[in-house]
Amino acid sequence: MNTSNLCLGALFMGDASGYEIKHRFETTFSHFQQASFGAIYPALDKLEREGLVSCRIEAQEKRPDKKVFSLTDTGRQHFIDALQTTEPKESCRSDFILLMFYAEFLQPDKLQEVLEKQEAKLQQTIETLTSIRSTRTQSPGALFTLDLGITVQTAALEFLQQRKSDFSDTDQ
Amino acid sequence: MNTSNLCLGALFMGDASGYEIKHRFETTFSHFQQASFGAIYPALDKLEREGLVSCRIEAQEKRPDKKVFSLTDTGRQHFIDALQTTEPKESCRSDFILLMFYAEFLQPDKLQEVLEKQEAKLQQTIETLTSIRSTRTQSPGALFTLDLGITVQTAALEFLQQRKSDFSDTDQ
DNA sequence: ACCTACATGTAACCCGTTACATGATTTG
DNA sequence: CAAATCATGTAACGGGTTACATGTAGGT
Repeated sequence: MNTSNLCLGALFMGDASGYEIKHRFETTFSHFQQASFGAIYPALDKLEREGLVSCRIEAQEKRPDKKVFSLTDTGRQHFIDALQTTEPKESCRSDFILLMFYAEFLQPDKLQEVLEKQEAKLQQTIETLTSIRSTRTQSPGALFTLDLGITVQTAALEFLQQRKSDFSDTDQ
Repeated sequence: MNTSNLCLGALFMGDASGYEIKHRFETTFSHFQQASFGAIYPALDKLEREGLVSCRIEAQEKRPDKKVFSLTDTGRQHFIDALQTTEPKESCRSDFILLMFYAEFLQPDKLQEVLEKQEAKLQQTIETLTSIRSTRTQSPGALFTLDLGITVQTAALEFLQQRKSDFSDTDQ
Protein backbone atom coordinates (compact mmCIF):
# COMPACT_ATOMS: atom_id res chain seq x y z
CA MET A 1 0.00 0.00 0.00
CA ASN A 2 1.35 3.41 -1.01
CA THR A 3 1.65 6.67 0.89
CA SER A 4 -1.57 8.15 -0.55
CA ASN A 5 -3.75 5.33 0.66
CA LEU A 6 -1.88 5.22 3.95
CA CYS A 7 -2.72 8.90 4.46
CA LEU A 8 -6.39 8.10 3.94
CA GLY A 9 -5.99 5.39 6.56
CA ALA A 10 -4.36 7.82 8.96
CA LEU A 11 -7.33 10.18 8.56
CA PHE A 12 -9.68 7.44 9.81
CA MET A 13 -8.34 8.35 13.25
CA GLY A 14 -9.66 11.88 12.78
CA ASP A 15 -8.93 15.05 10.79
CA ALA A 16 -5.30 16.03 10.72
CA SER A 17 -2.66 18.18 9.06
CA GLY A 18 0.26 16.70 7.15
CA TYR A 19 2.43 17.29 10.16
CA GLU A 20 0.02 15.42 12.42
CA ILE A 21 -0.27 12.56 9.92
CA LYS A 22 3.50 12.22 10.04
CA HIS A 23 3.18 11.91 13.81
CA ARG A 24 0.67 9.09 13.40
CA PHE A 25 3.15 7.28 11.19
CA GLU A 26 5.78 7.67 13.90
CA THR A 27 3.58 6.37 16.70
CA THR A 28 0.59 4.17 15.86
CA PHE A 29 1.98 2.94 12.53
CA SER A 30 5.67 3.02 13.42
CA HIS A 31 6.23 -0.72 13.63
CA PHE A 32 4.71 -1.53 10.25
CA GLN A 33 4.72 1.48 7.93
CA GLN A 34 6.68 4.70 7.56
CA ALA A 35 6.56 7.82 5.43
CA SER A 36 8.45 11.10 5.23
CA PHE A 37 7.19 14.65 4.71
CA GLY A 38 8.48 14.49 1.16
CA ALA A 39 5.99 11.71 0.51
CA ILE A 40 3.10 12.88 2.69
CA TYR A 41 2.63 16.47 1.47
CA PRO A 42 2.51 15.64 -2.25
CA ALA A 43 0.22 12.69 -1.46
CA LEU A 44 -2.26 14.97 0.33
CA ASP A 45 -2.19 17.41 -2.62
CA LYS A 46 -3.02 14.57 -4.96
CA LEU A 47 -5.80 13.25 -2.71
CA GLU A 48 -7.38 16.69 -2.56
CA ARG A 49 -7.27 17.08 -6.35
CA GLU A 50 -8.96 13.66 -6.61
CA GLY A 51 -11.65 14.65 -4.11
CA LEU A 52 -10.74 11.93 -1.62
CA VAL A 53 -9.97 14.44 1.11
CA SER A 54 -11.12 17.97 1.77
CA CYS A 55 -9.06 20.69 3.36
CA ARG A 56 -9.68 23.69 5.60
CA ILE A 57 -7.14 26.18 6.89
CA GLU A 58 -6.97 26.66 10.62
CA ALA A 59 -5.26 29.72 12.04
CA GLN A 60 -3.46 29.21 15.33
CA GLU A 61 -2.03 31.53 17.90
CA LYS A 62 1.74 31.47 18.15
CA ARG A 63 1.88 28.59 15.69
CA PRO A 64 1.85 28.59 11.88
CA ASP A 65 -1.42 28.07 10.07
CA LYS A 66 -2.47 24.47 9.53
CA LYS A 67 -4.05 22.78 6.57
CA VAL A 68 -6.40 20.33 8.21
CA PHE A 69 -7.54 17.44 6.05
CA SER A 70 -10.76 15.41 6.35
CA LEU A 71 -11.82 12.25 4.59
CA THR A 72 -14.65 12.71 2.13
CA ASP A 73 -17.23 9.94 1.73
CA THR A 74 -15.54 8.95 -1.52
CA GLY A 75 -12.19 8.91 0.24
CA ARG A 76 -13.50 6.70 3.01
CA GLN A 77 -14.97 4.28 0.50
CA HIS A 78 -11.86 4.39 -1.65
CA PHE A 79 -9.70 3.30 1.26
CA ILE A 80 -12.06 0.50 2.27
CA ASP A 81 -12.09 -0.74 -1.33
CA ALA A 82 -8.31 -0.60 -1.46
CA LEU A 83 -8.09 -2.73 1.68
CA GLN A 84 -10.08 -5.55 0.09
CA THR A 85 -7.60 -5.88 -2.76
CA THR A 86 -4.41 -5.37 -0.73
CA GLU A 87 -2.22 -8.45 -0.54
CA PRO A 88 -0.70 -9.05 2.92
CA LYS A 89 2.87 -8.58 1.72
CA GLU A 90 5.72 -7.89 4.09
CA SER A 91 9.26 -6.75 3.65
CA CYS A 92 11.82 -6.22 6.34
CA ARG A 93 15.26 -4.74 5.85
CA SER A 94 17.31 -4.97 8.96
CA ASP A 95 20.90 -3.82 8.89
CA PHE A 96 21.04 -4.83 12.54
CA ILE A 97 20.50 -8.50 11.66
CA LEU A 98 22.92 -8.14 8.78
CA LEU A 99 25.63 -6.80 11.10
CA MET A 100 25.01 -9.65 13.52
CA PHE A 101 25.25 -12.15 10.67
CA TYR A 102 28.77 -10.90 10.07
CA ALA A 103 29.54 -10.35 13.77
CA GLU A 104 32.89 -12.13 13.45
CA PHE A 105 34.13 -9.37 11.13
CA LEU A 106 32.99 -6.48 13.30
CA GLN A 107 35.37 -4.64 15.58
CA PRO A 108 34.48 -5.67 19.17
CA ASP A 109 33.56 -2.14 20.22
CA LYS A 110 31.38 -1.66 17.14
CA LEU A 111 29.63 -4.96 17.90
CA GLN A 112 28.92 -3.92 21.47
CA GLU A 113 27.62 -0.56 20.29
CA VAL A 114 25.33 -2.23 17.78
CA LEU A 115 23.91 -4.59 20.41
CA GLU A 116 23.33 -1.77 22.88
CA LYS A 117 21.66 0.44 20.30
CA GLN A 118 19.34 -2.36 19.28
CA GLU A 119 18.43 -3.15 22.86
CA ALA A 120 17.64 0.50 23.52
CA LYS A 121 15.62 0.76 20.33
CA LEU A 122 13.54 -2.30 21.19
CA GLN A 123 12.87 -1.01 24.69
CA GLN A 124 11.86 2.34 23.25
CA THR A 125 9.47 0.79 20.74
CA ILE A 126 7.86 -1.44 23.38
CA GLU A 127 7.40 1.59 25.60
CA THR A 128 5.83 3.63 22.81
CA LEU A 129 3.45 0.83 21.83
CA THR A 130 2.50 0.15 25.44
CA SER A 131 1.75 3.79 26.09
CA ILE A 132 -0.36 4.14 22.93
CA ARG A 133 -2.25 1.01 23.93
CA SER A 134 -3.21 2.46 27.30
CA THR A 135 -3.93 6.08 26.41
CA ARG A 136 -6.59 5.95 23.77
CA THR A 137 -9.55 3.63 23.27
CA GLN A 138 -8.51 1.34 20.48
CA SER A 139 -10.41 -0.59 17.86
CA PRO A 140 -10.06 -4.40 18.01
CA GLY A 141 -7.78 -4.25 14.98
CA ALA A 142 -5.57 -1.57 16.50
CA LEU A 143 -5.32 -3.55 19.74
CA PHE A 144 -4.33 -6.64 17.78
CA THR A 145 -1.53 -4.82 15.98
CA LEU A 146 -0.29 -3.09 19.13
CA ASP A 147 -0.23 -6.36 21.07
CA LEU A 148 1.41 -8.15 18.16
CA GLY A 149 4.09 -5.45 18.05
CA ILE A 150 4.66 -5.62 21.79
CA THR A 151 4.81 -9.43 21.73
CA VAL A 152 7.23 -9.65 18.84
CA GLN A 153 9.53 -6.85 20.00
CA THR A 154 9.57 -8.30 23.51
CA ALA A 155 10.53 -11.72 22.15
CA ALA A 156 13.34 -10.08 20.20
CA LEU A 157 14.51 -8.11 23.24
CA GLU A 158 14.56 -11.17 25.48
CA PHE A 159 16.44 -13.13 22.85
CA LEU A 160 18.99 -10.35 22.56
CA GLN A 161 19.48 -10.14 26.30
CA GLN A 162 20.02 -13.88 26.59
CA ARG A 163 22.38 -14.17 23.66
CA LYS A 164 24.39 -10.98 23.75
CA SER A 165 26.91 -12.60 26.11
CA ASP A 166 27.87 -14.94 23.24
CA PHE A 167 29.62 -11.95 21.73
CA SER A 168 31.39 -10.61 24.81
CA ASP A 169 35.10 -9.92 24.44
CA THR A 170 36.40 -13.26 25.84
CA ASP A 171 37.88 -14.05 22.42
CA GLN A 172 36.61 -17.59 21.81
CA MET B 1 23.32 -1.44 2.98
CA ASN B 2 22.79 -1.60 -0.78
CA THR B 3 22.52 -4.54 -3.17
CA SER B 4 26.19 -4.33 -4.27
CA ASN B 5 27.57 -4.70 -0.80
CA LEU B 6 24.99 -7.35 -0.01
CA CYS B 7 26.24 -9.35 -3.00
CA LEU B 8 29.76 -9.17 -1.60
CA GLY B 9 28.35 -10.45 1.67
CA ALA B 10 26.60 -13.31 -0.09
CA LEU B 11 29.89 -14.31 -1.70
CA PHE B 12 31.45 -14.79 1.76
CA MET B 13 29.51 -18.06 1.79
CA GLY B 14 31.42 -19.19 -1.29
CA ASP B 15 31.66 -18.46 -5.02
CA ALA B 16 28.34 -18.18 -6.77
CA SER B 17 26.51 -17.06 -9.90
CA GLY B 18 23.94 -14.29 -9.87
CA TYR B 19 21.24 -16.91 -9.87
CA GLU B 20 22.74 -18.64 -6.84
CA ILE B 21 23.16 -15.32 -5.03
CA LYS B 22 19.46 -14.71 -5.52
CA HIS B 23 18.84 -18.08 -3.89
CA ARG B 24 20.93 -17.04 -0.88
CA PHE B 25 18.78 -13.93 -0.55
CA GLU B 26 15.70 -16.13 -0.58
CA THR B 27 16.96 -18.54 2.06
CA THR B 28 19.69 -17.41 4.45
CA PHE B 29 18.93 -13.69 4.14
CA SER B 30 15.20 -13.96 3.53
CA HIS B 31 14.06 -12.63 6.89
CA PHE B 32 16.16 -9.47 6.82
CA GLN B 33 17.15 -8.52 3.27
CA GLN B 34 15.84 -9.09 -0.23
CA ALA B 35 16.93 -8.34 -3.79
CA SER B 36 15.65 -9.09 -7.27
CA PHE B 37 17.52 -10.17 -10.40
CA GLY B 38 17.08 -6.67 -11.76
CA ALA B 39 19.20 -5.40 -8.87
CA ILE B 40 21.65 -8.30 -8.54
CA TYR B 41 22.94 -8.63 -12.13
CA PRO B 42 23.79 -4.94 -12.61
CA ALA B 43 25.37 -4.92 -9.12
CA LEU B 44 27.66 -7.82 -10.04
CA ASP B 45 28.66 -6.06 -13.27
CA LYS B 46 29.59 -2.98 -11.32
CA LEU B 47 31.52 -4.97 -8.71
CA GLU B 48 33.52 -6.68 -11.44
CA ARG B 49 34.36 -3.36 -13.11
CA GLU B 50 35.53 -2.11 -9.70
CA GLY B 51 37.67 -5.19 -9.14
CA LEU B 52 35.81 -6.26 -6.00
CA VAL B 53 34.81 -9.59 -7.54
CA SER B 54 36.30 -11.73 -10.28
CA CYS B 55 34.36 -13.86 -12.69
CA ARG B 56 34.88 -17.15 -14.49
CA ILE B 57 32.53 -18.86 -16.91
CA GLU B 58 31.56 -22.41 -16.11
CA ALA B 59 30.06 -24.61 -18.80
CA GLN B 60 27.49 -27.10 -17.61
CA GLU B 61 25.89 -30.13 -19.17
CA LYS B 62 22.20 -29.75 -19.82
CA ARG B 63 22.21 -26.35 -18.12
CA PRO B 64 23.09 -22.89 -19.43
CA ASP B 65 26.59 -21.56 -18.84
CA LYS B 66 27.18 -19.88 -15.52
CA LYS B 67 29.13 -16.77 -14.63
CA VAL B 68 30.63 -17.71 -11.30
CA PHE B 69 31.80 -14.81 -9.15
CA SER B 70 34.50 -14.85 -6.46
CA LEU B 71 35.46 -12.22 -3.94
CA THR B 72 38.82 -10.62 -4.55
CA ASP B 73 40.96 -9.62 -1.56
CA THR B 74 39.97 -6.00 -2.16
CA GLY B 75 36.33 -7.05 -2.30
CA ARG B 76 36.59 -8.94 0.97
CA GLN B 77 38.22 -5.96 2.66
CA HIS B 78 35.76 -3.54 1.11
CA PHE B 79 32.83 -5.43 2.62
CA ILE B 80 34.44 -5.65 6.05
CA ASP B 81 35.12 -1.91 5.96
CA ALA B 82 31.55 -1.23 4.91
CA LEU B 83 30.26 -3.25 7.88
CA GLN B 84 32.12 -1.04 10.36
CA THR B 85 30.34 2.08 9.12
CA THR B 86 26.88 0.55 8.63
CA GLU B 87 24.26 1.90 10.97
CA PRO B 88 21.90 -0.77 12.36
CA LYS B 89 18.82 0.71 10.72
CA GLU B 90 15.65 -1.27 10.24
CA SER B 91 12.51 -0.74 8.24
CA CYS B 92 9.53 -3.02 8.12
CA ARG B 93 6.58 -2.60 5.84
CA SER B 94 3.83 -5.04 6.62
CA ASP B 95 0.58 -4.85 4.72
CA PHE B 96 -0.56 -7.78 6.85
CA ILE B 97 -0.41 -5.66 10.01
CA LEU B 98 -2.03 -2.80 8.13
CA LEU B 99 -4.93 -5.01 7.09
CA MET B 100 -5.35 -6.22 10.66
CA PHE B 101 -5.32 -2.64 11.91
CA TYR B 102 -8.38 -2.03 9.75
CA ALA B 103 -9.87 -5.49 10.34
CA GLU B 104 -13.29 -4.00 11.08
CA PHE B 105 -13.51 -2.75 7.48
CA LEU B 106 -12.46 -6.01 5.86
CA GLN B 107 -14.97 -8.41 4.40
CA PRO B 108 -15.11 -11.42 6.77
CA ASP B 109 -13.91 -13.87 4.13
CA LYS B 110 -11.02 -11.57 3.15
CA LEU B 111 -10.06 -11.29 6.82
CA GLN B 112 -10.04 -15.06 7.26
CA GLU B 113 -7.98 -15.47 4.10
CA VAL B 114 -5.46 -12.90 5.29
CA LEU B 115 -5.09 -14.62 8.65
CA GLU B 116 -4.66 -18.03 7.07
CA LYS B 117 -2.11 -16.78 4.57
CA GLN B 118 -0.10 -15.13 7.30
CA GLU B 119 -0.17 -18.24 9.47
CA ALA B 120 1.03 -20.36 6.54
CA LYS B 121 3.74 -17.86 5.69
CA LEU B 122 5.05 -17.80 9.24
CA GLN B 123 5.10 -21.59 9.41
CA GLN B 124 6.92 -21.70 6.10
CA THR B 125 9.55 -19.21 7.21
CA ILE B 126 10.15 -21.00 10.50
CA GLU B 127 10.55 -24.27 8.61
CA THR B 128 13.01 -22.74 6.16
CA LEU B 129 15.09 -21.14 8.91
CA THR B 130 15.08 -24.33 10.99
CA SER B 131 16.20 -26.42 8.07
CA ILE B 132 19.01 -24.00 7.14
CA ARG B 133 20.11 -24.01 10.75
CA SER B 134 20.49 -27.78 10.83
CA THR B 135 21.93 -28.49 7.38
CA ARG B 136 25.09 -26.44 7.22
CA THR B 137 27.69 -25.56 9.81
CA GLN B 138 26.98 -21.98 10.72
CA SER B 139 29.09 -19.15 12.03
CA PRO B 140 28.12 -17.79 15.47
CA GLY B 141 26.66 -14.72 13.77
CA ALA B 142 24.61 -16.77 11.34
CA LEU B 143 23.31 -18.93 14.19
CA PHE B 144 22.33 -15.81 16.11
CA THR B 145 20.35 -14.44 13.20
CA LEU B 146 18.70 -17.77 12.41
CA ASP B 147 17.68 -18.28 16.03
CA LEU B 148 16.49 -14.69 16.29
CA GLY B 149 14.37 -15.21 13.19
CA ILE B 150 12.92 -18.46 14.50
CA THR B 151 12.21 -16.92 17.91
CA VAL B 152 10.51 -13.83 16.56
CA GLN B 153 8.47 -15.60 13.89
CA THR B 154 7.41 -18.24 16.40
CA ALA B 155 6.27 -15.54 18.84
CA ALA B 156 4.26 -13.95 16.02
CA LEU B 157 2.75 -17.30 15.01
CA GLU B 158 1.70 -18.17 18.55
CA PHE B 159 0.20 -14.72 19.00
CA LEU B 160 -1.73 -15.12 15.79
CA GLN B 161 -3.04 -18.55 16.77
CA GLN B 162 -4.20 -17.29 20.14
CA ARG B 163 -5.84 -14.15 18.86
CA LYS B 164 -7.31 -15.15 15.52
CA SER B 165 -10.51 -16.29 17.22
CA ASP B 166 -11.16 -12.62 18.17
CA PHE B 167 -12.02 -12.10 14.51
CA SER B 168 -14.23 -15.14 13.93
CA ASP B 169 -17.58 -14.43 12.28
CA THR B 170 -19.71 -14.17 15.49
CA ASP B 171 -20.44 -10.53 14.63
CA GLN B 172 -19.53 -8.66 17.84
C1' DA C 1 0.67 -28.99 -23.06
C1' DC C 2 2.23 -26.48 -19.29
C1' DC C 3 4.80 -25.25 -15.45
C1' DT C 4 9.05 -25.09 -12.78
C1' DA C 5 13.98 -24.79 -12.43
C1' DC C 6 18.09 -23.16 -14.46
C1' DA C 7 20.46 -18.94 -16.28
C1' DT C 8 21.38 -13.89 -17.71
C1' DG C 9 20.24 -9.60 -18.80
C1' DT C 10 17.79 -4.73 -19.93
C1' DA C 11 14.71 -0.80 -19.56
C1' DA C 12 10.94 1.61 -18.06
C1' DC C 13 8.92 3.03 -14.26
C1' DC C 14 7.64 3.93 -9.53
C1' DC C 15 8.30 5.57 -5.35
C1' DG C 16 10.32 7.37 -1.72
C1' DT C 17 14.18 9.55 0.93
C1' DT C 18 17.30 13.31 1.72
C1' DA C 19 18.25 17.78 1.74
C1' DC C 20 17.07 22.28 1.30
C1' DA C 21 14.19 26.67 2.04
C1' DT C 22 11.58 29.46 5.53
C1' DG C 23 10.13 31.07 9.87
C1' DA C 24 7.97 31.58 14.76
C1' DT C 25 8.14 29.93 19.45
C1' DT C 26 9.56 27.40 23.32
C1' DT C 27 12.81 24.84 26.09
C1' DG C 28 17.43 23.70 27.93
C1' DC D 1 22.33 30.75 22.21
C1' DA D 2 21.34 26.48 20.27
C1' DA D 3 18.21 22.98 19.61
C1' DA D 4 13.67 21.13 19.32
C1' DT D 5 8.74 21.63 18.03
C1' DC D 6 5.40 23.28 15.01
C1' DA D 7 4.30 23.81 10.02
C1' DT D 8 4.53 23.36 4.73
C1' DG D 9 6.61 22.55 0.73
C1' DT D 10 10.02 21.39 -3.48
C1' DA D 11 13.61 19.19 -6.23
C1' DA D 12 17.19 16.23 -7.03
C1' DC D 13 18.62 11.94 -6.64
C1' DG D 14 18.90 7.13 -5.68
C1' DG D 15 17.39 2.74 -5.62
C1' DG D 16 14.94 -1.04 -6.49
C1' DT D 17 10.87 -3.64 -8.60
C1' DT D 18 8.32 -5.28 -12.48
C1' DA D 19 8.08 -6.79 -16.75
C1' DC D 20 10.03 -8.23 -20.77
C1' DA D 21 13.28 -10.96 -23.82
C1' DT D 22 15.37 -15.71 -24.60
C1' DG D 23 16.27 -20.50 -24.31
C1' DT D 24 16.95 -25.53 -22.47
C1' DA D 25 15.57 -29.49 -19.65
C1' DG D 26 12.72 -32.06 -16.79
C1' DG D 27 8.58 -33.18 -14.41
C1' DT D 28 3.02 -33.65 -14.18
